[in-house]
Amino acid sequence: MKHKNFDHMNCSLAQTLSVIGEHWTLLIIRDVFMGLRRFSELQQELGIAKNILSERLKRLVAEGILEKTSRNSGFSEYRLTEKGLALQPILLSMTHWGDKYRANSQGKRLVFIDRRDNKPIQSMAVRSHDGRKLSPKEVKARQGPGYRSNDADAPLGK
Amino acid sequence: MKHKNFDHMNCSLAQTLSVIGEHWTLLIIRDVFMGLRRFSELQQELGIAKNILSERLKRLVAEGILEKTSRNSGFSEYRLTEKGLALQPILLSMTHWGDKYRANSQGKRLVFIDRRDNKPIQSMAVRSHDGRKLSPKEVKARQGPGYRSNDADAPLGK
DNA sequence: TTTGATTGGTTGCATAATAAAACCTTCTGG
DNA sequence: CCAGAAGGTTTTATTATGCAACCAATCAAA
Repeated sequence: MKHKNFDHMNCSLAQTLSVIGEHWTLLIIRDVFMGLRRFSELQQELGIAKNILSERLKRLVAEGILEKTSRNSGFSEYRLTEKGLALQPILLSMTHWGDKYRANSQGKRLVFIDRRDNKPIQSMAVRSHDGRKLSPKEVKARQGPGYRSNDADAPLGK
Repeated sequence: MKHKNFDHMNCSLAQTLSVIGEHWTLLIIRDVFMGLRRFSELQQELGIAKNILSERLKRLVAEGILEKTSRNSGFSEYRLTEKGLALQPILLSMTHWGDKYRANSQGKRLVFIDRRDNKPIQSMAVRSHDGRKLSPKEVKARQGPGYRSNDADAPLGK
């Protein structure tokens, strides 16, 4: 009766969820995106139990999403790797959905802007090869070369 | 010692997670996107326990993400509402991340294509107001009007 | 340099969430 | 009318999470 995990599923979404799908994980990553770096900052900001935070950080470091740097004779810090930074579209898609369907009555809680010109970014959208925005039903899935393979001999096994 | 939820957090990401962040939920939604509609189809495809599937479906219907239609004298079906269809950018962002960082050695498991011309869609990207792709560090967050409000008198309370 | 507070955890115990199996009530095809 | 499938619910066992207590190493101030 082990708690099932999604590692064995040959599905990119399931693979992603098995890395960042645990309770608290995405909120931790969000806070690191927002500039928090230290254990105590994360713990206080989120109100998470310390043992759980400790577990999550270990996992994220092991997965290569965060790196832990015990800086020049100081406390340890956690920073996003390139792999972690690449989660940004996921965070922004989720934030935009929450903005729309679980809105704060006063307006947006955060606005994401381009550093270059300080203008808000576009909301995340699905786009065709030539840049048109696509509505959900205009998209369909086709099997790719990895569809039937369980990938038993891939680097990570299964 | 209740299991903490994220409902009280004034954060659009946390709000989204409190709806779709539970174990299994996004995989169920993915399967409905892929065309599965019935309880037994979902249960067999996912290998999920029936009681858990039952709970998740109830929650998703209550949240307005799925609708349950007991069709003309037949079995019940679950379909995505507009609110559920709007989750597509989240699913695709996560799928693209999994494709890249937890790849199948044989290639992509699924390719998403535009029905209109059968060409693959673009991978999900953050874009500036005028359509340039932005890298993670080119984006920053600014407080919006809902930033400080706990939204105590919003329709859903808290 | 001694003291006291803060940091970054770990450990042990109580409760909540999940998994598995058994069971139950429709519905449906023959 | 009967057998089986659909769509669940209930019961029980195991994980995961939450909380509090504890602890060693670091830092800040006196």
